Amino acid sequence: MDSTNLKMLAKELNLSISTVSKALRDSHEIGESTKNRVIALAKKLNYQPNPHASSLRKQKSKTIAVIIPEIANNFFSLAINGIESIAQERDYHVLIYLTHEDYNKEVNIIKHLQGGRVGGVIMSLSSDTKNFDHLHELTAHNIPIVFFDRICHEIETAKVTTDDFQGGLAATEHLIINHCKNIGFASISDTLSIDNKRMQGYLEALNKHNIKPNKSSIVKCTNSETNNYNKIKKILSSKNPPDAIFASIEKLAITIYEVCNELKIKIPEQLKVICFSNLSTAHLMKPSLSAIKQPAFEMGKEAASILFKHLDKNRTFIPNEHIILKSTLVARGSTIIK
Amino acid sequence: MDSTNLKMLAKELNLSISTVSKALRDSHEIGESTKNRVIALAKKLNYQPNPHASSLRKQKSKTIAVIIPEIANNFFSLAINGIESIAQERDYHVLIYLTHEDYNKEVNIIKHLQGGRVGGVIMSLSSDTKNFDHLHELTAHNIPIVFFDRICHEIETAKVTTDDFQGGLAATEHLIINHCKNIGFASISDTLSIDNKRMQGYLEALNKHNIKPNKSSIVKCTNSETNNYNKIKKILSSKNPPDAIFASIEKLAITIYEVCNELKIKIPEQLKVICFSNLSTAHLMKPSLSAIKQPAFEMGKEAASILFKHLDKNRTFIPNEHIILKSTLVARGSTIIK
DNA sequence: TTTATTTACGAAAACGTTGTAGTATTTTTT
DNA sequence: AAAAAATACTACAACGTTTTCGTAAATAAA
Repeated sequence: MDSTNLKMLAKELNLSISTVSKALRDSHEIGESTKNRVIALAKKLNYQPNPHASSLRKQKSKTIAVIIPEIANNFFSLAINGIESIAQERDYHVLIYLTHEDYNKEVNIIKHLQGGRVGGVIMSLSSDTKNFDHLHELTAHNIPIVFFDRICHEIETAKVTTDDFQGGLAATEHLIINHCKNIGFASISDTLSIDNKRMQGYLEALNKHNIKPNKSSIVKCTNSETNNYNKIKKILSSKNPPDAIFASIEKLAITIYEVCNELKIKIPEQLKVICFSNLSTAHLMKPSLSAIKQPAFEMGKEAASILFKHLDKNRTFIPNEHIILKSTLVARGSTIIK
Repeated sequence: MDSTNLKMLAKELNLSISTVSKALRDSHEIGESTKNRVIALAKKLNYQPNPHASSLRKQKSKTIAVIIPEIANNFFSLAINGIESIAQERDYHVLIYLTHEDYNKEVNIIKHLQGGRVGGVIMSLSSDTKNFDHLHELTAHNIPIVFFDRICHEIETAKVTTDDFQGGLAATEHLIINHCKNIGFASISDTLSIDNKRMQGYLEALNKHNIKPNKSSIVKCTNSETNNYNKIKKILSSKNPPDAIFASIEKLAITIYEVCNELKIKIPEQLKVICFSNLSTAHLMKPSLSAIKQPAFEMGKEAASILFKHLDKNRTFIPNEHIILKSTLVARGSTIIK
């Protein structure tokens, strides 16, 4: 069974294709009675317009791409949830692409999208993206990008983040208040602005409380889990280990927990841990994980709303705008000795 | 800047559109030197074929839809990961739709897809889907569906699951071996076959060990978290509470943990807990969570491979086939008293 | 040499939709 | 009553591909 199209409806109703098309789109050019006839038959035959024909003709597609580093991660899956909720409301479709933190994959995906498959893109940068030519090229093709969380400052467009500096500052001050003297920072990337901002917050907190930052307490992590594990293990088994670590992302906190399990380091007694996280089981961990919780769902919704607003108005250029949502510090067992 | 198309390439090269098209698709009808000229210019001008035009003309779209109940859930996000990995390899695009366990949303999504936006669908049923007309209709429109995990037996097609019966049996036997006498089961749906299979495994284990099943130890949960919380709280605070619960899905185990925290019930001493789960932090919970771990990533890969294989061959009908992957029991602190 | 066959291209018709530019009617205005 | 305007439709050309069919020229077979 081939799906019904305008031609079939038109023939059945003894009308022209254009009349049927217009009737279905509720054009004022078509009389009430005809409209009703058309709509009735369309419903009866379960007519669904061919999206490819429509996209081709209108030169836009009610489809967006979401490009993220990974999906098995609560922050990103919640963000997608937010994006999808708005998309479903506004009748947009959502394509998913994963970069797995790989710059080359990111470039490839973006290149593919230049053909016009989507009207716009919502993305979070891969951690090893240092060059932004591919993004410039995409916007030059009139495909707007809205960034969330891992944003790119180089591109003039809308960006949605949380107050990462404040978050880093709050997390670190929380550790200071809880009597930590040698606070470490675990980063994931040199280039990612969220990571930088969080570190700046961390440094500012130390500075504010007259603590001299200790270069050797900053762990530069990568995408390699085993690598990270070893780096963290090394620093935690050094002569002068930190008494707290603020991790830029959840995954690193998990690794810290694992290393502590191996080294029999007690959290929070010997080491306090806090990180940016949206883990739904944070409160059930041993010990429960103190975290800066980002409004991931809302960030997704916000990014999607901005993009759809522009797409609906056929604006392919989105002016600079930085939406900063508030994250909240949830203090739990990993930083507080009961 | 409008993106380059065949017409522009043709004009620039003094060739016809068809020649350019054929050259780019490496047709034998075109001479080597012309091919090279075309390919060179295409690369130079960063030509990307318009996917809508191509899909319209070819009547197929190298795009699939993935329909799942939710995404903020390790099982599903890992499955998507698997699907996406194969899709990226084979140059397919992946649309995501979330039903949020809502039958009406599921129907709506499926109806939308009848227009031919996608070549095929990979899906996991919503927990309250009892009627399958919408799915029959979609396949009648020549859009194949491959099911994974929450499959629909009514539709003749390929299905990918784990050995849910075996899993339920193994989980329950594990509890029996660990001296549980009154084992409860927490289900999510009457209709979902995975839930039924898991419960059958549970009942079979009881039967095998001559334990009389206790109707009141079976908690029928729903999509309402507070509802589930109250039901579980009620059963755990009854006169004769179960000494173990096997939860059909991860989310219910989380709720059980939370109820136990409130009621000060000690896991595993007073209550042992095991569930189907892919939680990445299961080993870091308090207590660490015993689980039947499904190969979610592989399930996604498998489902995608089957679908793409058929789409590539223009086969819109997929014969019945049931791929059953093995899940593994990981015994941890929630069922074992150290 | 004549006739087949191959090679290398081009013209044109789809795919299903949308939007512009008509054209008969009917209705309103003057 | 004539002119203007509104109503309700249709024809047709796009949108950018792909593919079938056609056709010259070059090569091979007879």
